[in-house]
Amino acid sequence: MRTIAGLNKCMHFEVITIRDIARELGLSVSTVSKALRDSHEISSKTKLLVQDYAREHNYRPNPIAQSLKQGQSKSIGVVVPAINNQFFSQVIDGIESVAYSNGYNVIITQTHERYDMEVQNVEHLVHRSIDGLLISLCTETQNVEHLQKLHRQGLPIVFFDRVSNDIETHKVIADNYKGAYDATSHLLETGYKDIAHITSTANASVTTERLAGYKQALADADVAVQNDYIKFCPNGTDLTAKVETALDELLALNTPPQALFTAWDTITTTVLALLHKRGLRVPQDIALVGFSNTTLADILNPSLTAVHQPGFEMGKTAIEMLLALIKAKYPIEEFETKVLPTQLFVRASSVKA
Amino acid sequence: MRTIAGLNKCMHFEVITIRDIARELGLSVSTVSKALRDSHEISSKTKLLVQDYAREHNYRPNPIAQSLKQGQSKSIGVVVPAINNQFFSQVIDGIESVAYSNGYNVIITQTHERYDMEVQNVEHLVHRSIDGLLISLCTETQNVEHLQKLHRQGLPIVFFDRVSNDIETHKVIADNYKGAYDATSHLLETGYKDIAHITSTANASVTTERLAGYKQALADADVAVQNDYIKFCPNGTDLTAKVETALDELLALNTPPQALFTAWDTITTTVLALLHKRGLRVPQDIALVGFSNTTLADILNPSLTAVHQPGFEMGKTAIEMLLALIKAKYPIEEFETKVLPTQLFVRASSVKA
DNA sequence: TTGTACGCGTTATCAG
DNA sequence: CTGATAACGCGTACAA
Repeated sequence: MRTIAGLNKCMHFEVITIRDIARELGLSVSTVSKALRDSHEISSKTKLLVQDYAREHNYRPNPIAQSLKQGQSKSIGVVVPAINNQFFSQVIDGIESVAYSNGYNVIITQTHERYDMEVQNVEHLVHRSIDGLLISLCTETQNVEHLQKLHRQGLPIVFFDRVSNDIETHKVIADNYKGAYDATSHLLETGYKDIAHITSTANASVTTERLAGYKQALADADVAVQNDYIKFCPNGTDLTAKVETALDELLALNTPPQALFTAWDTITTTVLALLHKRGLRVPQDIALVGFSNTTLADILNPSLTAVHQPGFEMGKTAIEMLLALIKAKYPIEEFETKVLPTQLFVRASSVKA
Repeated sequence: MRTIAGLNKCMHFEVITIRDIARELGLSVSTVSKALRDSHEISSKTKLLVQDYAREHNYRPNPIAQSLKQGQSKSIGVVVPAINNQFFSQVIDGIESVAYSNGYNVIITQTHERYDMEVQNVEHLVHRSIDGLLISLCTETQNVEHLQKLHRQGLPIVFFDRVSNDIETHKVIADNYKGAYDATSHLLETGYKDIAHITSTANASVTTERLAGYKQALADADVAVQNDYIKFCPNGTDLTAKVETALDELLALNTPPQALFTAWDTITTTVLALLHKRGLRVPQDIALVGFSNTTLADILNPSLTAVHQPGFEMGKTAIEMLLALIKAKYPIEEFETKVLPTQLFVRASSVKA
């Protein structure tokens, strides 16, 4: 009889250990342990006896003791920029779905797009002895030393969405290049040529790939890339202000863009809100296609043609890869980067007026 | 030298235990342990020796071993309806801020407004031996037996926002009554009399309190309460459809409301989106005041007068209460329900056209 | 001031 | 088939 963590020591409570069962049934601890684990070297009647007793008194093996013994915590750490972001929420849902069914615990932390928070969170998680790490880098992150050290030490790490090229491990990303290519092509096909590109920080894998897709689509349509049509608005607390400035600058150009391609979820939402605030209608006044997983933005502007990232799928894939790494006894030599397809939801109303 | 959880067993890695230090320094384990804990019964030079060595080799006490020894996991469970909800995100931020600085870990789980998920999550968390539980009930929850059992057993529980009257423990809520009263009064003072009330499930503490505030405000202004102005749209996956129906019904009334008071964050957002979709302008076509912590809704419709709940504060308060419960050795007799003030953000444009 | 011995709850090994 | 023993890493009476 023990007092489990979190249960007031002073209260009598039937939290029983394997020892209690042994004593009560006149068996040895190891016999009980084996019986509970359904070992072949235990007679079926003893098993039944033990298992029945355990069920009666709803015995629960102490996970902490198990962890100590087995050298693993059965919990994995997740680091995301922000949980109040539909995309990351979806990823987390995906992670949870697989984790729980595999007996794993998920510890979620947020960086709020701050590098120092990222370092601190990773530190904290590792200190808490997680079995593996799932991480999407924050926009501020320039180098990944804090992760390289751990990776060299053998901590299983899987990157998702915002990945690093400086660490060789499993990664899951969306097909950013194609997503951006499709979005831009759609605008071009609809008849727009002056298409601005609003994106986040320049030094993110996601940005690079989407920018490339945008440029290639223009090139394939023989439209010249105009550098003053490309605006970088790094995610963060002051995103709205940055986007506002970007819009001002774009609209003040000699040939202001007739269409916008917003390359990040948060930016799409912000742009949508700001256009609405300024009384600019989409697509009558200005066309808009953007990456977005935000249902609200969707409901809000049924004319938004959106590039949708497979959040749930990404979460599932990421943790599946991680669990594979964890189960692998020897260091993996070959790492994989899975690319999941994006989906372009075209709305009729995004056709040129 | 041990291989820590999550680090590949096969890789040599300098994760050292208290034992390694002892061996290396020619001391006993307990001396090292005491030295690290800065015990007074250890000479300062030995302490320094040990502590230096520990720092050099960046020794980390194994939290799992500590947990097992001390009978507490230093982690607390959080159950929320959904993390992709600005309000709950803010609460979580508040929780994290206090938890981390107190050496506690936070395990977040979501119910997605489903009762069975709530039961399962709580089960899972307790099984993971958390030291305490922070929970906001989901809309489906009618009875709280799953929590009562644990509470009787002495598990420290603190409710926030969506609380239960059937369990005596610490609780933190917003001043729902006053928030609703203020919102309704604002509309009345602005000149509206026909004010509809769209809210979530009837059997939630939050709903009851806000409904009471709404009714009292009407009563104080000598306006009769009209039951067909009150619509219940329980949160869930099909919320949008329910709200759509509610709006249809309201607008089809003989005297359709000129103003709406939406009593839940999600409902405010949904209504806003649906009005926008229907081309109804706020407040020119219909006035709207609602509970909302959603920045997007805010940016999106600068004319939205919103009742803001103190999410961050609520999270902080909740976990502070929980930590107090955890630290208390003996069962608490007196429980407290903290009520945090809401704030009404009035926008000039919400004045009657 | 330092070291020894034990216990937390579980599992694995080996002996009976 | 069952049971004793050791071990996971740490902390703490108690003994030296």
